[in-house]
Amino acid sequence: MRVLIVDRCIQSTIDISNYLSDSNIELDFAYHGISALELIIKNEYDILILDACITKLDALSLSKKLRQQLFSSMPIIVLSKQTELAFKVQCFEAGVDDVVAKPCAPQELYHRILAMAKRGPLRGIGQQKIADLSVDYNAATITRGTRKIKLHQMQMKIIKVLAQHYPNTVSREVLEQEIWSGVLPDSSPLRTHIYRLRQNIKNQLDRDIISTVYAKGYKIA
DNA sequence: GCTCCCGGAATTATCATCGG
DNA sequence: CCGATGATAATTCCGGGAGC
Repeated sequence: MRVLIVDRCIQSTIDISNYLSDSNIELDFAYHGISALELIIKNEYDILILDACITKLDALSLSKKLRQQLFSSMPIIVLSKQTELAFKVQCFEAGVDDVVAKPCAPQELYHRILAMAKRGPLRGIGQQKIADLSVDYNAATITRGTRKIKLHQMQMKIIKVLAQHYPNTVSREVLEQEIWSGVLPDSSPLRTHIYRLRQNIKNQLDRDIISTVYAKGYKIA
């Protein structure tokens, strides 16, 4: 198991490293948010541990970036001296899985890492799990069970926007804005692309994953 | 020249609303 | 409640452009 610890306090990282030296956990360290992000993109980690006070890219921004832009499902634990509810809520809204009060005993951290690791297999960057579907943005594929569908560029854009808003409904206007980046085509080819996407998915998965919410938009069912 | 992908447009189907 | 009507969505076909 590979864990990335991001903390600007070198002594903290030394303490954790010493405690975990006998475990089968491979540790990497970063001392600010930007270098953490670079490591995450370059390597694959099973768990990310973030100190709330990291610099350059703060813990909440880094978490949001991982969830919303890189579609990473990697478990994130935040260590923080702030333990009030409002801060915790902010963390969870940013995509953090667990908030641990500092100072935190290395033993407690070790067991939290083990607990997180039990949740499931590693999921890399560019992949998102939605219901029983797995969306791979790098390979432009959707996988359900053993069935994998290759999507066209436009179909992938539609899925991406719907996935970003899952489980909410996305209006046609938002879809068009995000797909064509504000430069909308003269007519509305969105209908055509939605239809083709549905046909593509139906043919491969034997079911439709896009549902229409009349006069509201579309969502992933 | 052929194929694939995309946008445009027409037609058909479905849904929501309103009045009797 | 039910039918008429308008709004919205689904389906289908066609043509253009890019890539091979």
